[in-house]
Amino acid sequence: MVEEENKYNHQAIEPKWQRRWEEAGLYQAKDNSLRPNFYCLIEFPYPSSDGLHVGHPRSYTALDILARKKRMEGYNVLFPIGFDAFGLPTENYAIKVKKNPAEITETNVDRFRRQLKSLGLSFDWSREVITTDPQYYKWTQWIFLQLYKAGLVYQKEMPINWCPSCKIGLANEEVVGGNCERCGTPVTKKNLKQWLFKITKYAQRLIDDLEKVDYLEKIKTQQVNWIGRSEGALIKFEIRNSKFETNSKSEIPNSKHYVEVFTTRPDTLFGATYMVVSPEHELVTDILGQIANRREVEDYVKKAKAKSDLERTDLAKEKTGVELKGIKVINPVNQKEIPIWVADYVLMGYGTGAIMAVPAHDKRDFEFAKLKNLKIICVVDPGNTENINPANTFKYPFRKKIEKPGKPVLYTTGDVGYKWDAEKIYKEILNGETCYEGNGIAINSNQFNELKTEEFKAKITKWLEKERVGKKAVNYKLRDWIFSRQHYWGEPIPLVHCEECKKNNKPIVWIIHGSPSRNKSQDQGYTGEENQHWIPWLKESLEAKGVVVYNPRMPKAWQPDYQEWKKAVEKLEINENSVLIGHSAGGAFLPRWLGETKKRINKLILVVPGKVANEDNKRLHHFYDFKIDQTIKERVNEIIIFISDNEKDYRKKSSKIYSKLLGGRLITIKGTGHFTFEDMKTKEFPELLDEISFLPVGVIPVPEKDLPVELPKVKNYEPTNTGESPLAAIKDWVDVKCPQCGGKGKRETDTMPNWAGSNWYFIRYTDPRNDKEFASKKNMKHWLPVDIYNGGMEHTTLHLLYSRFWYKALYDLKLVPGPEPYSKRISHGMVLAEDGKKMSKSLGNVINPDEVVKEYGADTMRMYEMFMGPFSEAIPWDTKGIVGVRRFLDKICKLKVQNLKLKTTAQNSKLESLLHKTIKKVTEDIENFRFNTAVSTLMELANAMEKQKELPLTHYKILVTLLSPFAPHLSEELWEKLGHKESIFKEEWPKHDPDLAKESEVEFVIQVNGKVRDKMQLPADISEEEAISKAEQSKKIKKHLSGKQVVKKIFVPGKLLNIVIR
RNA sequence: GGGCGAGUGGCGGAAUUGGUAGACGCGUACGACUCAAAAUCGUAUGAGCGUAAGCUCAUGAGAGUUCGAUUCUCUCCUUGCCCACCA
Repeated sequence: MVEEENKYNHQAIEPKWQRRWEEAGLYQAKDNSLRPNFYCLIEFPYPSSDGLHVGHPRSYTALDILARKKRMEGYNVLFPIGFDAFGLPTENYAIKVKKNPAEITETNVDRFRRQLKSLGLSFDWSREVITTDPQYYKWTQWIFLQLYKAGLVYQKEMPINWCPSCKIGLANEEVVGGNCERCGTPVTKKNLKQWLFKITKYAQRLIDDLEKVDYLEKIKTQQVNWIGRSEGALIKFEIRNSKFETNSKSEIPNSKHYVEVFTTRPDTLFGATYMVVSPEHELVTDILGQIANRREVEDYVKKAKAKSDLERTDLAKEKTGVELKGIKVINPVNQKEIPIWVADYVLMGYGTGAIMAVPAHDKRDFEFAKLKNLKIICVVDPGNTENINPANTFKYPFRKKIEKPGKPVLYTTGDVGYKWDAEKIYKEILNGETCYEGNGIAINSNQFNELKTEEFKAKITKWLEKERVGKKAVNYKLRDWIFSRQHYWGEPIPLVHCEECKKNNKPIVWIIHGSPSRNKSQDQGYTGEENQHWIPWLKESLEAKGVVVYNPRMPKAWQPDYQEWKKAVEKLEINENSVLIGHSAGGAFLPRWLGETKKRINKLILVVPGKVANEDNKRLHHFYDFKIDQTIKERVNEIIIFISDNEKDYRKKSSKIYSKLLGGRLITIKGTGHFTFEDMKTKEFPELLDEISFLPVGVIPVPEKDLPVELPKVKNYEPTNTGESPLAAIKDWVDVKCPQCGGKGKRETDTMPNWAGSNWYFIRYTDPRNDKEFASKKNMKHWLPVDIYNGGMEHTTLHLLYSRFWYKALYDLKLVPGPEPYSKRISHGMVLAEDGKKMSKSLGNVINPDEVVKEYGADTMRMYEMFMGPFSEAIPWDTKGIVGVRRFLDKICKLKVQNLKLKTTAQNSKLESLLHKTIKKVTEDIENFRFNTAVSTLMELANAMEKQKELPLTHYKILVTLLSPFAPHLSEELWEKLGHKESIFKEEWPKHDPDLAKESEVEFVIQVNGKVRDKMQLPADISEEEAISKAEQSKKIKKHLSGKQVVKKIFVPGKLLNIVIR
């Protein structure tokens, strides 16, 4: 039995404490506590049928250690857990074994729960959420509807991966090397209507707000790069039909007589020798009748469209393309005619889908120009040969690198044996024989010659704007988020399609402006001449999109009268999808009118709203006593108020009042006064246009009271052979009464991606059982934002970005307390298999955590996973290495049995000092996620204690306390054995004494010319003079100094002395 | 091809406002205990030369800055992750 005492008997101890902790509710967070809060979050797991992976406990233990320490430091800690259970693997498994995914999920979650509990993690299980629970996804659907009503969701035809043999749509991960994962058939594309989220609208804020949060730098850069902001210019190239020698608009259908390109290098405009449009570009179809080689082009486009993205990428080496013969475009800067090509190396998804090709200064254009024998004009002189970096140049067709040890790196071209020679390359660049992508000095650019690249960019952008052929523009790589999934096992999208409502739901915009016309006789709905106001521009832009626009002339513009104005709008068409814009007095009129008439509309946009006329007071300037019916908030999906920053104060004030009373979003435009009577220079108002959007026509949200829209229980989960979701086949479920008109409606059958549930689960944790709201304002305010969030790097660009996006959108709707969900984000490294590869069933290298726990115990497993290496890096598993930490835990037990003769006090300054240094180091290491060194520090302390003949009880207790977050079961057991009635986790975290933690003596190093020649024990605070004199006494040093001249001495206090000799 | 990381003994790793390279652990060797083994404990353990004191070389490669570089700069190599003809 004594033997037993010596060792950590984990099989007896661990389950016992897990039970006791649960019974005591030791880890439950309090929603109303006077202690400071700490919200500590891990990414909730996907309960796969493989069970827990050894990678899970690594990050969970890490945050568990932090959570336990924080509790001991007096924090009220929220450390929740749940399951992200929707998704493809479960669905596919369900199909395979012919079971309901819900059943499978339940089994898997049970297993995960048991496995997680066996690790002794201090989760607050009372707050567990599962995304597949209808009581949870009710709120996922509810949030979707809020964002839908805010105009952030739209529908678009998008290609999906399609297996022509299985006749099903495939997720990206089901496409392996361009082939279907199941049957190996090459995957093609199929166009389907998909729901998309307008994440691009938030692109800038998603970049800017990274300043507000503490994420690992690499996470920030990855997000910034993913969003991919680039500054440049949009430039219009006029189309000319060379056959007819004309540029008249009528030659081109759709009145489109120019092609717009985006470029980050407007300074190379003079070098644009041809243009390329992507095969999907609308120009290609618009202009087909005009071109000479119609059949060839049609053929090419057809082929290019059939290619999957992967193919288009794989074929990158051989560029292809076809010229659009018979038409040309005009380079706006020099009126030169240039040819226009269609080629699939240009993608529709980025920029405008068309580029100006500058072969002298872009590798891809250069390659293409060489292939098709197109003109190359150099417009950037590198300046001098030193600027020529091989990385910035491109020799056609190949560039090989030759490296010999001790020699500079050589570059060769083809088989010629050409050597890297800056002079020669310089000449080639100027002759257009080599492509140069760097910056430099402008040549061949007329009035812009001699300008440096950056200056050129600024100047030409201004010139383009002045000439109305282009403008400064910002472009993002980020694309809108495709939200639809054609699968069963996801949250149903809570929408109903209704044919009847479609008819009554067309997009209508009212523009109501009350200000008087300068010319009183003019019959127009805005002030001033046509070319002096943004309203005509807005009207034209909207009408071009097929929107019905009403811009009535309001009677008595000088003295607006509510009753007369009411009459003026009486007959205008309006519906629930309408956007109403009120400017100035019109902005005051609309809220009152909407209040009285009780109309439902989509959006209300007020542009510097004035004060409304009431019956007693008819002078516009005195209308302070306006009335606003606040109930309109409930009947309008979104309310926006525009104001400019140099508006007069009283207007600013009134705008703010509107914003506050109506709950509207206030947008301030900087710069010129867009809207004032005096300064009507604004002829275009794109910020306003951006805010005008319509709900999809004929698509009705499911009313909140009818949520959740539950997944029907059916026998067959197989995808349909039309590409639709399996739900489409369930007629009883699809057919539903239209919630708006009561007529025949059909449910949306697409489901949400599993990012949906995981986008907001951390909000639900704050109030997981609330059945009135997705979470109460009070609890959200209490806990959010999350103090620390840990997860894998693979989620940086998807989950993390999506959930920041939703949170911001919810913030704009005033539904969450701040603009950012997570204050701090860190990430863990993967646990690899023993062979250094990813663990996978097929490789047979998977480690089962259950077996590790059974053999070595949870505490050992926890300690090992912390000790194996730096937390943020990928580390291979090493079963042999586990015994080291196991021995360490046994040693801790043994210390109690053997050395604890336990004098309660003892004078041992060395141990004392080490103890306090350990407290300091372990505390700091936990805060900074350096768990591996925290563990080794504890080991060092234990090793030192082991050597003591008599170990003071107080010191031993501190060791056990420091150990407790890492090895909670063992520590709790020892704590009880040491006679404590209360849990160790109710103890206070030890604090170090800075004086004791300091070293009094150090091993002082004496160097000669930077090489260590002697070491001596000296006081830590030794002065330079003393150190020098000590050094001079050293025989070893004397030996090295003899016969040499001392040049100087470098003294680093408490560390070393370096004597430099010659 | 682009972006972001990482490269240190036989192995996992430690050490960075530039200051003793290899903490801690694994493994290995020898020893103690044992009839024996396991477990445990002790000693040693980067490489080379040397009986030794000691010296030299070593942090992916090469250069540079510095009294001093694993740490900073440049060029390159290898490797991991994410993305990919991003204009």
